[in-house]
Amino acid sequence: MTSAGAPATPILHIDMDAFYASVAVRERPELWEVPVIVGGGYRGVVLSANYLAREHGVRSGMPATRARRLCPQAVVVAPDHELFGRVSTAVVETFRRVTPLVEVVSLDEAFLDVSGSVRRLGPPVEIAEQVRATIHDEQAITCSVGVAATISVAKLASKRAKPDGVVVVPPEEITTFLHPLDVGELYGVGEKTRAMLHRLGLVTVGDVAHTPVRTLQRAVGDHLGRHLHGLAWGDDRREVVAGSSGAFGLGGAEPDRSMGAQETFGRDVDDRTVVLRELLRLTSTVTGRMRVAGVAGRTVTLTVRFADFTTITRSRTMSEATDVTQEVYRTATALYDALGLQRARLRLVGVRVEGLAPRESVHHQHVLGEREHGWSEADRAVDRAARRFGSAAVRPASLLS
DNA sequence: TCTGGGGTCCTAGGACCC
DNA sequence: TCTGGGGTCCTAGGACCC
Repeated sequence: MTSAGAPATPILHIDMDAFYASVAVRERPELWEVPVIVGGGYRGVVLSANYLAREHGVRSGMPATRARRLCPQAVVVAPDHELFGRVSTAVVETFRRVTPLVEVVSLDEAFLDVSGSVRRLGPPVEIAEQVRATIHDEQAITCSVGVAATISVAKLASKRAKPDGVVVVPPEEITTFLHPLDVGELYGVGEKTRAMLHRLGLVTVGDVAHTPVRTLQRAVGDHLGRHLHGLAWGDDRREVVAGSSGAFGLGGAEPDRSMGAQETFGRDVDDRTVVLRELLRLTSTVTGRMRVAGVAGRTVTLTVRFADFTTITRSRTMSEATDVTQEVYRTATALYDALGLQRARLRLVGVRVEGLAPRESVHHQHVLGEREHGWSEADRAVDRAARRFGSAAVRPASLLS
């Protein structure tokens, strides 16, 4: 690489190693050489497991019951999201000292475009090692870094680098790197799509690369077919966008399109009163967050998961966007009652508001606005009290037990 | 004691409009 | 009077990611 030109591999994907578990162990040094599982409470799943637990087959996302069967000697730690958030913020600050072009994917993962940093800090691989050393010194946790010309290859490279390493994929080695991988490694290929592709005899990324786009599209849909064929050849033009990206990584630093909350009951519920109380609690959580963000939304979606895990959604779009708890709750209740459930056992309910837009951009009809004015004022009074005394201090009467 | 919670995007059908 | 084509919105479900 010349000092004047842009680096051939300017993108870093930095991924904390077993982030929650590493932070938990850091806080409790006696767990250093013990299998550790974070999360996994009642009816829960594993949020993170350290490498000693992974040796027994424990994986994040796995039902807690299964994890405990696989590794009964593991210590299970409750997650401390506030702590994880603080560590994450500190780590991201370290990234931003390298470059302003930091795209935060989640608490434990980010992309950095270091094109503009090589003159000051050296080639990308050296920047990667500097960042790793800094995080290790300051936070006492390790991370892995993938270095490549594109986002998708950098991400795959960081996975290969785990734990506690760096992998660089130069441009001329991209297909050599990609083609032996299982198709399931590609971004956007989950369990279902992987099984579908395997049934067609497409096992490796190379197989996908050498399949006509039309064939892929018939198998997995127009969009995904085209997307996968591109990725299989390392074709990924997405740039690092400063800010936080959504889970799918396409939005980049854009405001939320929806906000929601859901809850799995401790025990399955068939009592309408209990369900409605939970819907009110979830709704006030969501609308409270909406008001903090200064957004309102038009579509309310109710999610219901039955005891057998089948899940349905029902949605209704209102003529006016709202952030008013009572309006969203009324809509959610109507959707629930329209299901006509008779003693069906529910495992989970959820409420989501979609079609969010900045509140000030939302047109208000005066007649409707006046009718709802009282509720809106009530919400704002609740918000003020919650800020002053904590959210537990103010809640609807029906949530008082 | 099987399977969390926060999201995004895609697909597909029907309604509706031009 | 046998019937097009495109665009947008709404709804429901599904897949995926962290």
